[in-house]
Amino acid sequence: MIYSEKITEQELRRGGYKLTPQRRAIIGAISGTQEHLTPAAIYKRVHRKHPSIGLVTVYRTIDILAELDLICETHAGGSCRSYLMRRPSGHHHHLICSECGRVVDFTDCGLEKLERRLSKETSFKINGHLLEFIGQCLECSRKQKEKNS
Amino acid sequence: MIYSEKITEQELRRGGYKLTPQRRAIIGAISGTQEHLTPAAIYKRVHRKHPSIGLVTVYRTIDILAELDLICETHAGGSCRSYLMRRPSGHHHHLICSECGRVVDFTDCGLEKLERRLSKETSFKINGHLLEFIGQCLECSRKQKEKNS
DNA sequence: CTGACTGCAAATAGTTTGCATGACG
DNA sequence: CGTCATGCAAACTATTTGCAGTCAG
Repeated sequence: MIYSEKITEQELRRGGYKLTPQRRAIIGAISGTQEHLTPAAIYKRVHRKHPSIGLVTVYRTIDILAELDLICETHAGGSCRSYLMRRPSGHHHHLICSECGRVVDFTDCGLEKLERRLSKETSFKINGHLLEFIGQCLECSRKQKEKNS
Repeated sequence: MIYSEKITEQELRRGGYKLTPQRRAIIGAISGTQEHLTPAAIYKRVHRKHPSIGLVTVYRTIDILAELDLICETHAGGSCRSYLMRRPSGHHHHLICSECGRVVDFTDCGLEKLERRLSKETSFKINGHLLEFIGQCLECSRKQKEKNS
């Protein structure tokens, strides 16, 4: 079991939710990959090992995990309901491979200065930002090159 | 007629599409606000003045405008199918008011350095980024203060 | 004129809800 | 044991598609 999986289960209980085998399985499925997964993709993964778990439970569990901030969404990857296990670090952003969906985190976005400037210029009270980079990971850009040659 | 509206209509024709009254109306509706609009919201606006225009046409027109890059999506504002007229400037980002949906553009995000660093560190070939700031505009943050006092 | 465009209705996809049963704590 | 969670089916929302009539160029 990887770090974030254990933490996630603890947090779930701390949030007042029960730790059922279904929820374990769903957390496991999300933790078990570096990719971002849509509800349907999570269901598919969970379903392989536990055919009795329904899509509805996946949706409900996602809602809870999102509410507790234990998963985070990605937007750049096409679907707007794609989720990742939240990494133990706090503020962070994603670098997403458009081919395989793999996600790499990074924390230091250095946007504070820009944020202050924008706030001053526009009189907006800025609460946060959404930042994602999109590209191809080494493996996928290699594969692409082979295909084109 | 505002600048972007005229340009948009020209580009539509340049793209090989016909300029119908329905498309004009839809372009007008999106141009006529600083907010980002969902398909349903666009439909509602269009429908007030032109009750005969159907939701389907709104969807189809959005698809075309998006294909030609004449509108852009926002993500931070809740729905992932919210659109804005594309401003004449090229590369740009949005600062979105979470209360009223108003959008302000800015162009210089200064992310090139971060992009290069990430690319080096992760071996990703980076193609682009998604950046949005979320906050409250002056007007809305004033309103909020009044309510709380 | 003619192919592209529109509106309608129907199909499809994605997500949520109500309810009886089951199981965590 | 009580309550919260699950699975099913059905409801609902959002989006897409097929088709016959219409219109911009």
